[in-house]
Amino acid sequence: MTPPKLLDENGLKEREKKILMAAIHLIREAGLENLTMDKVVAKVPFSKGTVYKHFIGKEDLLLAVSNHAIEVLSDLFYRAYEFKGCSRERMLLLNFSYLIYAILYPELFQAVICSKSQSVIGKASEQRLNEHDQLETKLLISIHGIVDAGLGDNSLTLPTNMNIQQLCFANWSMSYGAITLLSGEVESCSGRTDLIIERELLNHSNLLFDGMGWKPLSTEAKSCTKLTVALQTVFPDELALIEKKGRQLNFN
Amino acid sequence: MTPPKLLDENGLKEREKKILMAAIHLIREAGLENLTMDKVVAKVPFSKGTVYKHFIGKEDLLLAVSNHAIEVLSDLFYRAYEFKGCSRERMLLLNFSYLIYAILYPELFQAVICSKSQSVIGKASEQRLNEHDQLETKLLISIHGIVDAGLGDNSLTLPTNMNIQQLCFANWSMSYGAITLLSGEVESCSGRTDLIIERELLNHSNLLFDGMGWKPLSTEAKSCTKLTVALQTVFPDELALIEKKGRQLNFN
DNA sequence: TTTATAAAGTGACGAAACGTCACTGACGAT
DNA sequence: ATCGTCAGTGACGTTTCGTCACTTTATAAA
Repeated sequence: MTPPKLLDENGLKEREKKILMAAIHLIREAGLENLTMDKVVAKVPFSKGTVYKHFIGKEDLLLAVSNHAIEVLSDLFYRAYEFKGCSRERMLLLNFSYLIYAILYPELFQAVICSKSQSVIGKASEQRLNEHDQLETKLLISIHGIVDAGLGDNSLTLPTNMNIQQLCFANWSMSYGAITLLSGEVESCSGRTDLIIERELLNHSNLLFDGMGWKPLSTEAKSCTKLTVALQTVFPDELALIEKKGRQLNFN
Repeated sequence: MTPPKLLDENGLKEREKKILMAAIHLIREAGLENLTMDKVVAKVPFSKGTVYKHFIGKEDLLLAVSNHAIEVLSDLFYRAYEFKGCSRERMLLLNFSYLIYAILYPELFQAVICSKSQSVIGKASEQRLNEHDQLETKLLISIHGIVDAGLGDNSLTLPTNMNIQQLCFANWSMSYGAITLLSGEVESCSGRTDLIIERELLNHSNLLFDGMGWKPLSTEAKSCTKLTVALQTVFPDELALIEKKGRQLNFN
């Protein structure tokens, strides 16, 4: 008569992860556009009903992938944050960690972008949406920390009419725009001939930081060579993986 | 034995437009995520087969909507280009014409963003893709023209390691990032509390232009009040429409 | 050990949407 | 009048989604 408690909290998490990974593999192999629940179910030792116990629908699953992606990015951001260097250098490094992520995990990057659309948000579970918000906040912590450092040592002063949050967002949206438009995921962006993403990201970052008056200004410092060193120091494995992919970061 | 020529070239174009408009209405009413070919067919006095004669699939139709959207934006850009004012003012105005467009035609803005994904590009017709490229090039002409003007009167100098194309792209991707992340279409972007799109677009533009050294620098000029005047001059009808929507551009 | 009970798991099924294709009918040439 | 061609049609096969009636499993009570 006593209701039996059969569910293992830990096992549940593990199973959810399994489904999640299956989905990510499918996206990597065949593209987000070819992801179907039937394929996910086929790739996993559980039935459709069980999969739907974890994810209320395809969109919910996609948002879960997106959340996982943000966690991965979050780690990269934190490592950029920890770099020993001046604040402007560190922010530049953070922007490039975003690029590394977009190159290394295109399927995750794509999932995050897609999951921002109303068609996904509208069908995801409340819980997953909350998780998403929390993760995005976590993401901002590293950015915020670097800006704080800049303000602290007076290499950066808040521009008129802007607070810290706005400054952080300016950097974020700038990187987002450049990487979204130039990373391979978005095909056919005309006027994009001869534009190399790493070079433009460097340019845009420098323009923005100079506009903020973030010292040392790009006229004073060889930000390019410094960046190369910082990247090799903080993200050696990731750079190696990128080269393995036949790609190479190239500013000149 | 002689093959009869029954198709009226003009009528074809007209019919295609009709289908296109039906699709746009459906998107406006029910969102892009609820657009189906069956609904389009039902809203139009032609059969499914005929609709599929014009658009080889749902994605092709979506790209057609996107192309139409770019034409609309193209017109706004050109009007900003024509404004009598200093080059920096005009570029700021152009960025805001982009915002006006995003506010006034959210369904078109959404369609353009979505149509950039591989899932759409991959299934659209070759012809439609070419058209897309051409339209995007057309879009860039106004931007290019304003930059040229700035270079011409020495209010702007090319930053080291950047050419005109790169400069144009910097402006474009900056606006794209800010508007995409802050316009209502992308829900739930955490760290977005208290961020008002028109204020941030102004901030980002000023930071970027200052970073380029585009005179007059924002410390010298009251760009805010000047922008308000320019907007009222060039886009009075659009601003009225925005107010009709219960929205109001507000920088403070 | 057996039985009762509720949670967990299953996969067949109906609904919805996509895109195709065999057919119809209209029009011009002969 | 007849034939050939092509635009137009919509029923149909296919895919995918998400549900739900049913089976299995695990534990507590008898």
